[in-house]
Amino acid sequence: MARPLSPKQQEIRDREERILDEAQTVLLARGDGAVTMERMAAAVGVSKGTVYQHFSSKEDLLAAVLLRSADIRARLFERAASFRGRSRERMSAVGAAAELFFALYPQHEQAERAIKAASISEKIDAKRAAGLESCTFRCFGVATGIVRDAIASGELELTQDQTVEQVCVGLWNLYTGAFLMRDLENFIDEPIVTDPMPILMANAQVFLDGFGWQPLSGAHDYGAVHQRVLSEIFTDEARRAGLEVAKSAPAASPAGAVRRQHAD
Amino acid sequence: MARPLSPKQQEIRDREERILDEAQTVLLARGDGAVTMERMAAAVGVSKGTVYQHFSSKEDLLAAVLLRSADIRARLFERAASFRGRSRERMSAVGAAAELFFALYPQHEQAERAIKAASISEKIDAKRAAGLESCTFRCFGVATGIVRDAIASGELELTQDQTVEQVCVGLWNLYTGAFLMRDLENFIDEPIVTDPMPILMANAQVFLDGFGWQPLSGAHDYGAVHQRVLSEIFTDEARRAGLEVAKSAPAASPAGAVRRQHAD
DNA sequence: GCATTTCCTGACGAAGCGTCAATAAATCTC
DNA sequence: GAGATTTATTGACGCTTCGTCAGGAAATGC
Repeated sequence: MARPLSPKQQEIRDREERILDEAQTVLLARGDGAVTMERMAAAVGVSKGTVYQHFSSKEDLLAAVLLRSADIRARLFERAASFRGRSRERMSAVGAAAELFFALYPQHEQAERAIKAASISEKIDAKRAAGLESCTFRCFGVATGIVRDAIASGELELTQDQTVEQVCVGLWNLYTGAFLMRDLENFIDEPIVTDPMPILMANAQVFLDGFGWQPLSGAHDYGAVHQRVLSEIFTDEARRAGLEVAKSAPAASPAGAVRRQHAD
Repeated sequence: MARPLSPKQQEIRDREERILDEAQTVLLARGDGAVTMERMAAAVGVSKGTVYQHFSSKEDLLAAVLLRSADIRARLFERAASFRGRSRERMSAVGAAAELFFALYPQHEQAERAIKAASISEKIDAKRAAGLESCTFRCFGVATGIVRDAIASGELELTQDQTVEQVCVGLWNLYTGAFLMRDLENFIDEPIVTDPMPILMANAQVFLDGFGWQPLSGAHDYGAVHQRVLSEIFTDEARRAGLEVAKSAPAASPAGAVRRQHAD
């Protein structure tokens, strides 16, 4: 594994990362139209031809940006699932992971849209395409696993015409729909919702209530679970995302306390 | 209203429609990369410059395609809301409208993605942009109206921290997420779901159950409502969409039409 | 230190967007 | 209905970007 990796090879690797960083930044700041191969080349101090040695096309470059964040998302989901608790708490932990991802990688959806809009998937390296697919499967795998655990433990009972996948697809749709909504807001003057995330979190709980997944949200403080997940599992990410990680002290503290003390 | 409209003006109008038709077709068949101004011009037998008299940019053209279907969607929603019945049945009627739109205008999401990916909204005619916004508001207006009716009639009680908008945003997210999922399926070999629509319909009911919107889906046959809406309100559209419209004979229900006969 | 392989460059062709001066057509005016 | 005026149409042009490739530079192997 620890192959020597000559200086040159190292340089090439680093450069690829730098190209991806730059693409990600530009993508977010100025849209995918501003991500040109020339610009990327200039940004890392090489010529255009060299960029094409890393990525076979612009779509491929964007796919690589996407893959990086898709992998991170899958990891976040996997870590979330390791939360110790009841099945529905674990699913809520995945929701928290989704929230973090939503906050930390705002360019993800943008990249996805850019690729899917333009592309003919032939322009994307097969390995990368497969990697992307696999990331989605990992996310779904985490979710279906939790649902199955829930059924096994008796905390969730599906009716005859409901499936494990249905639960996951519903959550996924809610989530991607909210992701989409945030982006579209940039285009309208009077957004319908200014902050889709808290609504998404609430709606996900409503949805799970609809399946009768125990304990129902009326009987359990999933907000507190969410806070615990952020502070216990995603300490670092939550800080980076600027999300409030309330000290274990649960309710109380209206208004003022929501602002972080600048102590830490 | 019935302005004379000279032959020339009529011709120009017709041409605009024909350009939109062509753009829609090409968009769906070969992606937005294949929608070029030259091609559109050639398709209707004029030169490129003339196309630019109709649409100020390629994005503007795509926005026009989008606006056409967005308006149709808003109309479908509005018609759906006129369904006579209980509040939740009316919301289900809107769901049926969404299903129809989903089936009849598959290019809608594609166009939306293409525009939002590329654009700097400055490239779109202000009137068109406003029109698009208004279509979304009309759809939301229909939905929030029904939710308010539900609350007024006591069939829906929201908790203190739930809002009318939250319900609508949730349904909208589910819906757009499913729309998105269908498109992404084209890019992966082993789609997670092959037919997102029935799942969406089921999940929307689960979601509404989560709010406790009466009557709950376990106590009422919303599948039958759906069928009635299709046959009574959307006869024509349902036929065009190739959806099964069960004959009005309600109880008969051959095969899969109504599953939960025994339950209620 | 030379041979071989691997990497890098930037000019180039192709394609698309959007413009505009020149031209053609439609409409208006008497 | 002929000339004047307005409106519509054209297609070549400038510009940008993609992706390629022959030739030169640098790294690696021996």
